[in-house]
Amino acid sequence: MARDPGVRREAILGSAAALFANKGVAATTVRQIADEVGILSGSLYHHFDSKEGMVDEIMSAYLEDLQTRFRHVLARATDPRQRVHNLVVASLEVVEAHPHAAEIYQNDVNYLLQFERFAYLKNAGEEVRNTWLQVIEEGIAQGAFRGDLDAKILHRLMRDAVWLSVRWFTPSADYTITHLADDCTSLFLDGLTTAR
Amino acid sequence: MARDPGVRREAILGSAAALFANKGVAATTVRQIADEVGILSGSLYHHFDSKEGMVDEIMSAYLEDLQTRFRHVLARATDPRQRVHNLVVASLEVVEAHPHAAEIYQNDVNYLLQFERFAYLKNAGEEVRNTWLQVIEEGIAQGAFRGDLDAKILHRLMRDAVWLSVRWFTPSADYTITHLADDCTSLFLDGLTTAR
DNA sequence: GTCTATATTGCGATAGAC
DNA sequence: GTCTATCGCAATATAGAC
Repeated sequence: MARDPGVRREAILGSAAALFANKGVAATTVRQIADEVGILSGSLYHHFDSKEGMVDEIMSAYLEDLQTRFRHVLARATDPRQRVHNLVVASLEVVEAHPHAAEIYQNDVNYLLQFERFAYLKNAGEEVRNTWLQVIEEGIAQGAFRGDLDAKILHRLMRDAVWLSVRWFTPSADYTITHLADDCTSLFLDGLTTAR
Repeated sequence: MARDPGVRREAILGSAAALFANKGVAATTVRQIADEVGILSGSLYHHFDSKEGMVDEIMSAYLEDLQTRFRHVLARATDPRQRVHNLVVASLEVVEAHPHAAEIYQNDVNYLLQFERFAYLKNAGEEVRNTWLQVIEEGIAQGAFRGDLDAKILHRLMRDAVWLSVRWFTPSADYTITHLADDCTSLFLDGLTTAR
């Protein structure tokens, strides 16, 4: 604890997160995690109470970051277009900061929600939803966004499109997450069509 | 076999698909499937060679239907806007016809791709991708779609948004999959903004 | 076609030496 | 903090009676 606060813990969590994301939580064994780290499976239980304990830490950190960023977006008042863009940017940034956790959430929410321990995943999902809804409905109310499309539908389409970028997007030097964010916002707000 | 060609098989596959979709393939046990059907787990092996055998049948039927529909869309030549719409409709229809399989694919592709048996999932994914790409690039080439957005990015955003509707959309009398398809197409092509 | 019964393997987790 | 060793259990799958 003195000079090595939790380096080993972090290493374990990193390996575990990668395995959980790639193979699924249920299909990943504690022995595989231990192998990756270079220790024996029993030794993991000095650091964590259980496999689910590892998942818990990974997901908690992810969701706290996510919620913080989403609250900041709501707190900053600007025009509707900019607010949608800020939500897109916040989503992409948190996914970039926690890529494994984001993928675990995408793949394994249903599975994890079977454990009472992970009930908080539901709350986080609802907060994300409410944030999107608020931004969209505000835009409609102000006349900036079309009123003929249901906000609940719109929120799902945009949210999922952005979220799932974790499965395919890897930033490069000439196409960064800023570029992707701009393109997402532009597609959602302006559409694909040229002439009108 | 005479008058009961495969009713029981179908019942088993139905229960299995629902469980796989809700809890994940790896986390679903053959005992749970057997319980659901009202037989003992050993009896399942009279109908299927293994748990993966069941997944295989579920996913094969889904992907064949999907590929057939996507090929039909490509075969029918119309304007780019209509073609994008047709892809959206085809996606939503196949998801409606195989809701469990669609969800299994979303949640468990990575897991399933670990088995050689499921290598065909990769091919199907690529065919879907290529179909979207062809339609989008055609639209750009014809000047109907904006050329400043990369087709590969666009395809992913639209495809994932439509695909993931399987997680939240349940058709009702006054909001059917036709309505959802219209709204998807309208959002993607016209955008959310009112004034320009 | 389903049952009983069980083989076999691999899992999560623990106890205690070092 | 990691190892050795292992417990207890649940998983997939099989064999053979009915």
